Amino acid sequence: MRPEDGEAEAAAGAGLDADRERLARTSTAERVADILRDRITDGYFRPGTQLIEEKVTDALGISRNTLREAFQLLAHERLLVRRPNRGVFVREITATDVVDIYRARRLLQCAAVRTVTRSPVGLDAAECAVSDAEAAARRGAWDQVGTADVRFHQAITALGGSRRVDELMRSIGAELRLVFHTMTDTRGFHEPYLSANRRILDLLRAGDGPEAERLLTAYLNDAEAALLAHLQGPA
Amino acid sequence: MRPEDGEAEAAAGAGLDADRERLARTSTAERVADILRDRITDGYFRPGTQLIEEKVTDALGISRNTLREAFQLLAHERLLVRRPNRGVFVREITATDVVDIYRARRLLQCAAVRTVTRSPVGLDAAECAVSDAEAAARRGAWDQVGTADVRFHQAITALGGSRRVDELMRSIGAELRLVFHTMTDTRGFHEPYLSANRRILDLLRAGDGPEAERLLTAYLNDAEAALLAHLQGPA
DNA sequence: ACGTAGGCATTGTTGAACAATCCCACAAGA
DNA sequence: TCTTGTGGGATTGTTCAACAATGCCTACGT
Repeated sequence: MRPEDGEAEAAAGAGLDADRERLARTSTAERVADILRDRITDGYFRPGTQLIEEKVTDALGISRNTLREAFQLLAHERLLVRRPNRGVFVREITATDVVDIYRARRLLQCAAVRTVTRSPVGLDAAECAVSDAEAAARRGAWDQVGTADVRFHQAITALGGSRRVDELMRSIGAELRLVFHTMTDTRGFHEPYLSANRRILDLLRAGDGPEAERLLTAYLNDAEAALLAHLQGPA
Repeated sequence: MRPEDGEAEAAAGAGLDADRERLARTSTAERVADILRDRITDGYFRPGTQLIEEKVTDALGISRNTLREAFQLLAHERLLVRRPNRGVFVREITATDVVDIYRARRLLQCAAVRTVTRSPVGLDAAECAVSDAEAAARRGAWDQVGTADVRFHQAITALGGSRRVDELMRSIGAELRLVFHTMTDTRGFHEPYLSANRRILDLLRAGDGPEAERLLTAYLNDAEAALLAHLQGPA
C-alpha cells in the first residue's frame, strides 16, 4: 500500500535501501550543528566556553532561530549545555560523568566482545583505527592518537551489531574527546594504550573472546582511574 | 573559585545538590514535547500520523518556532520522523527496527543482569513493575500490562547502574510502546510474559544471575519473533 | 502509459520585536 | 567588613509575519 514499505524489492529498485541516506539533503540547522560539532570536538571551542547567539549568527550568516535549532541538536548530543536564560556552553565533563561513562562502556563493550565467534568478522574498522593510532603516535600527534583510540573502541562496540548501541557509543566518544582537550599530558595518557589496544585486537582476531574481555576490562578500569585522577587533581 | 563547584558544602547550603533539578524550570518547547510525547505513547497519535505545524500551534497556542523545537526534541527521541519539506510523522516501527532493538536489548539487559551479585540490590522498581503488570492483567487492561512490562525491563537494565544506558533503554521502551499500539491482540502477546517476568525477578532476587540471563534471553528471542511475525503478517 | 505544467498545501528560513531573566557593579545599611 | 537592596546592560525566550523552497496532486496533452 504505502510506497516506502517493501514494494521496491519486487521491481528494479532492489538493494537501494542503503543509498537512501545519501539522498537525504540536510537542513541548515543540521549543517550548522555539523560545523559547531567539528569545532567542539577538535578543541577550537574549549569546554566551558559560552556560545553567544548573536556572535555565532553573525559569523555564520544564519538566523537566530536556525542557530537555536542547531544548539538544541548538540545539547541533545551532550556536547553543549543549556543553562536557561543564561546561554549555551560547551560541555564540561565532571567526575560523575566519567564514572557513568565507564560504567556504560564496561556494559556495552564487554557485551559486544562477548558476541564474537571463532571466526570473527567486521574487525577491519578496528584494525584501521589501531594502525592509525600507531601512525599518529610515530608522528607525535597525540590528540590524533586519542581520536583513533576512540574510534577503535567504537569499532569494538560495533561488533554488537546494534545501530542504537553504536549511536550511544558515538556520543560517549564525543564526550571523551571533550575530556582529552582538558588534559596537558596527552602522551602520558594515551601511550600505554597503544599496545593494549593492539593486543585486544589480536585476541579478537584469534577468536579468544574471554581473554579479550579481560584485557578490555583492565583497560577500562585503568583509563577511568587515570581520567578521575586528572579531574580531581587540578580542581 | 566558581560558585557552583564545591564551596556550598562548607556553608549552610550543604546537601542541596539533589534538589538542583527541582529548581530547573523547563522551557516551553520542552513542555510542548512532554505533551506530544504523552499523546504519542498513549496512542492518541497513531504511528504514521502527520503532525501539521499549523494545526498543532493553533491547538496549543504556541508559535511555530517553539513547536519546531519540540518536534526536533521528539525526532531525536525517535518518536517522530522528519521528512524534509514534507512534515513530521509519528514514527512507524519497521521489522529492521525490531531486529536492531532486540539486538540492543540482548546486549544491554544481559550485561546488566550479569552485574547482579549474591545479595542483589535495587530490585524494588522491578518488583513494583511486575506487580503492576499482574494487577493490570487481572483488570484486563492489556495496554497497561504492556507499559508495565516495558517498565520492568527498564528496571532490569537499570541494574547496570549507568544513566546513559538507562536513557537508551527508555528510548527503546518508547519505541516498543509504539509497536504495541499497532497490535490488535495485545492480550495474546503480553499474557505469556507475565509469569516469565515474575520468574526472572525471583531468580534475580535469589542471586542466580546465569539462570536469569538464560530466561531473559529466551524471553527476548520469543518477543522479537512475535513482533516480527506481527509486522510481517499484516503487511 | 508517459511527460509536462500549474495550483495548492506545507515546510524552511529569515528578520524584527518585545518580555523575561540573569549578571555585575555600586550604594546603603548593620 | 560583611551583607543586603537596586539599578543598568547584556543575553536569552518567545512570538509574529513574511517569503522562498519544496513536494503532492490534478488536469492536460501526447
